[in-house]
Amino acid sequence: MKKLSKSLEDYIEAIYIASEGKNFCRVKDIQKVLNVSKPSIVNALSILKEEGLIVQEKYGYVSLTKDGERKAKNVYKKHKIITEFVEKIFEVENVDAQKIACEIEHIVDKNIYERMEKISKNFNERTKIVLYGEKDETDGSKTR
Amino acid sequence: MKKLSKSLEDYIEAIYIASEGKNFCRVKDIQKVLNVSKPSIVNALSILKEEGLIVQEKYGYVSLTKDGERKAKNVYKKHKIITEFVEKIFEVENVDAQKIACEIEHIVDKNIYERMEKISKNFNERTKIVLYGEKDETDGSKTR
DNA sequence: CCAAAATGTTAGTTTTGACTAATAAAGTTT
DNA sequence: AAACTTTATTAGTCAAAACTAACATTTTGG
Repeated sequence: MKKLSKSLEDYIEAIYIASEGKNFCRVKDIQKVLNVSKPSIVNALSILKEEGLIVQEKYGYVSLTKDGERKAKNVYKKHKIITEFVEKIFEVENVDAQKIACEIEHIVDKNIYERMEKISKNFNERTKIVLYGEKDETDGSKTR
Repeated sequence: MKKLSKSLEDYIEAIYIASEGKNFCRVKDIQKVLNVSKPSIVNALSILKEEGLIVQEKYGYVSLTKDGERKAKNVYKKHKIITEFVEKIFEVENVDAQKIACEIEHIVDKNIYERMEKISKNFNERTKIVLYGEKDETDGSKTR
């Protein structure tokens, strides 16, 4: 139940993504998702094994344990929520929002990303107008 | 003109804060702002000296050069903008917003924090209502 | 003015997370 | 099944950023 480091969170998230559809993946699949060398991955895997978050036989497939999957889903969910929030609120490309989400996902707590989720859900054209203070016919008030 | 690491950005920002009012500060003042050991600070200072961002004589005062002050102000400005944004948008205490800002300030680019600034400027009660999708009398539309 | 307190520096470690080069195992092809 | 290709691992390095303990300098108070 120990808290993972940022980098290990990235790895477990990558394993989850690389396993999409199946319930296992290979080191090289992880490599495609993250952009790091294989030895770096092997090293991270050894820690995740110790923590009981993945299983892997030597030269074999990597798969998440129950615990590992729970953590991975958690991180991944945050990632998606943050990406959507950043995309909508700041009007940036998905690729850029992804990059920002990758970093922020290790920082914000539950309260914050649940609020991001709510905001994203309610987001529409008018939100944008209100946010950036452009003229809004439905309202008489001014920001002064 | 080299890009500083996150940690060095924190140090230079701390120097700026610790020098408030004066144009110099001491190692122990920096220590009050950041929460790190003196040797860590000394080490960071040695790098900032190499980069020409501060000057300090042995056992003497630390002060920012023109370049250093420019960078420091930049980081500090980002910090303030992000803090305000987080406080308002997510309705969190200033202390918590500060913590988040400390981390995000090293991540987001100019485009993003300028947008944060705009949003903060325009922020009012109605923004909050629109953001979180509560009932808004002035509007007939629904988020579906 | 000199001893104690406050402040700053040096030296040496530690941890984390990355890398390259070399090696080993597994899989594929003919 | 031997040779070749792909994939994974090991071993050894490196850099950033922190720490503690020991030492050096400056400041201050009796």
